[in-house]
Amino acid sequence: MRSKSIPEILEEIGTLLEIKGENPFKARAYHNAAKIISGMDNIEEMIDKQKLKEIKGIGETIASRIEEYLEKGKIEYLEELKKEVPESLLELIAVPNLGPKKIKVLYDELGIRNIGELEYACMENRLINLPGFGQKTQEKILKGIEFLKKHKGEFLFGEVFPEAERIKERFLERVDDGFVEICGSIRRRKEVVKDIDILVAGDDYHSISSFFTSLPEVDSVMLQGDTKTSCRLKSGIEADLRVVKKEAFPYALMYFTGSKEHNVRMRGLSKKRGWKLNEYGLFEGERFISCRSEEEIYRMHGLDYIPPELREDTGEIEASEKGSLPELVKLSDIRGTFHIHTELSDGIDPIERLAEVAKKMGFSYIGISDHSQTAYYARGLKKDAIFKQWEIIDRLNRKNPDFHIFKGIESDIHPDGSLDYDEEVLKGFDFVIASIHSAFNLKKEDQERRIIKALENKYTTMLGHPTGRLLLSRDGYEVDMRRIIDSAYENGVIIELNASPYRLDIDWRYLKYAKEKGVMVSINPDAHSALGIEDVKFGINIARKGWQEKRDILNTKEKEEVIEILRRKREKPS
DNA sequence: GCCGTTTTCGGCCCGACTGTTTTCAGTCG
Repeated sequence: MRSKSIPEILEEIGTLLEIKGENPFKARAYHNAAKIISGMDNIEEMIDKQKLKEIKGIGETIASRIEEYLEKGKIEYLEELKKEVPESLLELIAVPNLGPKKIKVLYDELGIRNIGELEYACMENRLINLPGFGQKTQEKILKGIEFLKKHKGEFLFGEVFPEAERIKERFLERVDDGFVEICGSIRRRKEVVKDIDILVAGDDYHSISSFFTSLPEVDSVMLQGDTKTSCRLKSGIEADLRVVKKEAFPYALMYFTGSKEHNVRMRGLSKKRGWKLNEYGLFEGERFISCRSEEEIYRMHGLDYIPPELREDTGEIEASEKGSLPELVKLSDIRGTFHIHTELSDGIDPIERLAEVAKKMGFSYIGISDHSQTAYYARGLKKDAIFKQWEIIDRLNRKNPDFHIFKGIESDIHPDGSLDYDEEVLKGFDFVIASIHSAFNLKKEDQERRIIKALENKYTTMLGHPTGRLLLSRDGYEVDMRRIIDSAYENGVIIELNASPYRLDIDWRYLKYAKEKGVMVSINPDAHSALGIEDVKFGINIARKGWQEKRDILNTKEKEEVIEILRRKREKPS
């Protein structure tokens, strides 16, 4: 039985090779293969060695390693490697400022094998006399360990974004509009980010840099060079400022937005044309090729403009070359939303208020879905409460014909895959969101069977938070999400993109597959208050990362069409 | 270890910053 995924195992080999001091390109080949495979959704189908080898970046050797792993659950080469380089050293890579070379020295000279031993050695001052080390390095490493322990280096997008925007606003007080931008993973709208990258164009680097370090959000200055300044903010996240000349801004914007993989591809395209692309410009020999925007840079390379959300090297460059990039869904496309809890279960606002706020946001419908009876921790609704809620909704709908409230429920999926009410109740809803809130740790096959059975239930309209993950705190269920998506397609079930910044679930990495399959997606805030409805905007980010277009999303459709779609689903003979 | 419109060997993205050095290695993005 395999315990780790193929990309994980390849990463492991790559990092161990780095620490061992092997040919760095060999190590990179493993890292690269890991990256390629983790971006593929059909690797299980490719296990035939011939097919594996057809994947660019996977050759004879790595293909046979993967085969061996799938067959025997282990790889002899990795086992041998672990004899030379202890597996536990892998965790040291996570310490900031500590890379493979220093890890090797620490292991060879001091026998340090894990973070605990490293911390202890720092406190005993044992690092300062090692070659290439010193007082400052030791302090940095110790600080890095502390930080790692506190944050594990990752932050929710939803927590970081407002602060990043605030800092951008502050810069706009003294820099021209269009010459300050938040870059990096925030601009790419990743669900979890590691730092805030700020790019500013201007001539007076030193005054811009000291403006940055004196911002009230800044806690301490970590490094200050001639073009780059790094600070730790009071919120705990690191913020990096880069200052470039105005003519370099578009190139720097592209460069610092990343992703790294996307940049590598772009540079490759440049190189093919005999150019060089970096953060300072596009060059033919010494000659600077002037572009005034990212659009122009892409155009110079024969590409359509690639929105930042797509820059993950998951096919966007190829699509751009062919002119087949998706027209990504926008917040303004949204007409309404589902999955909203009321005061009857664990929400805080009454239906009237939720409807009022949604209407103010420009929506023309909402779907109410409180927890079902089994969810006692969330005051799940008993039959009588449901009937009472329906009366309220009917009354509001009669009173306000312009705005429609759909009657729904977020039904627990029992461990056996059944839903929470009998048919009599289920058929009275306009929509049913089926979600897992218990028994997270079933065996993979059982969990899959459970979810698929729920999808086969003719009353199930949507699958709620499909992976079940909580960002930075809980992994998703052990399931093959492709099989779940397949089943959703077969049963005409809509997949929820839960827009809560703590979930952002389904993961955008599966959305492209859902799109290919033709599974409709609904961007739902899982709101527990009127304010929570605004979380839809986080879902839009993720939908865009998952290549979703307006037509792929249920709640971009007008009220009448949604009524029709839900009616058809309910009346579909099973 | 992988790849090939420079194609079976030789290169693999590249620049900034820091700390430990006395000209550069390691790390990061």
